[in-house]
Amino acid sequence: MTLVVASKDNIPTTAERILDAAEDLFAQKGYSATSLGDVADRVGIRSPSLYNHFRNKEALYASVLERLLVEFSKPLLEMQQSSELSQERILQWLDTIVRQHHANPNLARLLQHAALSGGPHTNEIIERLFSPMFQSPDEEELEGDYFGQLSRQGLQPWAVMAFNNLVMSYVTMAPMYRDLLGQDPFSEEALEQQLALVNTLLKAVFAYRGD
Amino acid sequence: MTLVVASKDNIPTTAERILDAAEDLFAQKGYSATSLGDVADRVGIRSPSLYNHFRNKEALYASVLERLLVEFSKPLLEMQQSSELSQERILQWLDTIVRQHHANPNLARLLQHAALSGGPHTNEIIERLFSPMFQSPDEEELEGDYFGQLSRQGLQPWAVMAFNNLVMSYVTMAPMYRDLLGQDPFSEEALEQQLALVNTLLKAVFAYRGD
DNA sequence: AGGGTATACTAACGTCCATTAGTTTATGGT
DNA sequence: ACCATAAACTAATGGACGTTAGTATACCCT
Repeated sequence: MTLVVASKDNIPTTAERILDAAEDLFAQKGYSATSLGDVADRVGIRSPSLYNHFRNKEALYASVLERLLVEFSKPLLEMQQSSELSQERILQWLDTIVRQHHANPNLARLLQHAALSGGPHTNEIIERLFSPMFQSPDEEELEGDYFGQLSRQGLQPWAVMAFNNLVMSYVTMAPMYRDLLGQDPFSEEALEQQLALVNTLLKAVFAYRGD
Repeated sequence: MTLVVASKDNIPTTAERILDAAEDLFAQKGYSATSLGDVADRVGIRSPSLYNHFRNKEALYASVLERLLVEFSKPLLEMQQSSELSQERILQWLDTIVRQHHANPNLARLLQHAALSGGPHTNEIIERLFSPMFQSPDEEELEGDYFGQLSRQGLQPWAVMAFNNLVMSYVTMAPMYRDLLGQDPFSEEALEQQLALVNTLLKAVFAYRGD
């Protein structure tokens, strides 16, 4: 796996510009529908020049993935080690991932492509993104009553998945939102409404008792 | 658009077998990553023979889409005309689409591909699947208090989208469920749990008042 | 100044793909 | 029996794609 170090001045290296272009294209069209010619065109070079920076198409894809996984894992890991699990923490976690995916929709899109079509790195993405969520920081049990009625039904992991999917499908389904709500899904107002929605939803689940 | 009539005896025509194969492949890999050779292989014929049944690749795709949209619109339209809008009706609607997408995950997968990558028929899918949900049957207003606190925040359409995404992302993210929950997402038990989850979630939203 | 490294380029390859043309084969109606 | 139609096949074409080889140019270190 090629490791691309971030250039500390604000002028990006060619490798970074390739990663940027490839990330957008892989996220939009998926692995096989993205051609190296497309990537090269965006960067402004010829496709064989890509091989000066990445061994081949698959290595480029792996690098794109690696950069995204690092970017997305960082704040969640920090949050996980900072304090005890609680309903406030879960609300905060939800707020964080909504903002993260809003700021960069590409990881959600890439993961969605991988989940739909398979591909060699699918399991790795799933493991690195989601298994941290299914174990508490210091080996404690996570079978508390955090999700109210849902926990009592044994649906706590299902609820975690559901809220994740809610957040990710917002960005993977963005064109639908644009069409049906008549609003840019990546505007600031839309972010606020999405935050209000998931927040209210989660609080409703916390508050709900009995059938 | 080629119209393929269902053969009433239980032996499917070649055109139907092509549609079946193409539906699976388009749903899994998306439009451009699916090759006519793949489709033909599944049917057990050579790819040029496909042209005896469909004008070209795009027409085949359009036919696949048409069949799915008809199949999925039918029960929802019936339900929409049968009775007044109410919270029970919404619960029933949710139950229906969960079962529908569980029985045939391909529409959700195709729509997800379309939403991610664009493509000529994306808007049509969105319109035909979702705009019926944003208007009541007989020109009534849909601004009632069906979603409790969420309606009061002006998030009613957002809530409709959210529950839809919840259902569809369950099937588009099925491999994730398999990995993290260690369970076949298309088994009967999984269906029951998914039904229980969305049901509880919706009831929680109905019941939730105030912040 | 000179030589090495990094990085761009053009040319070319083999493969796969959608599509067309032309041919064969079986079936069903007159 | 005959012929038309449907539906399969093989062969071929033109384009796109990933990848390799070989070459040119600019920068850095001594």
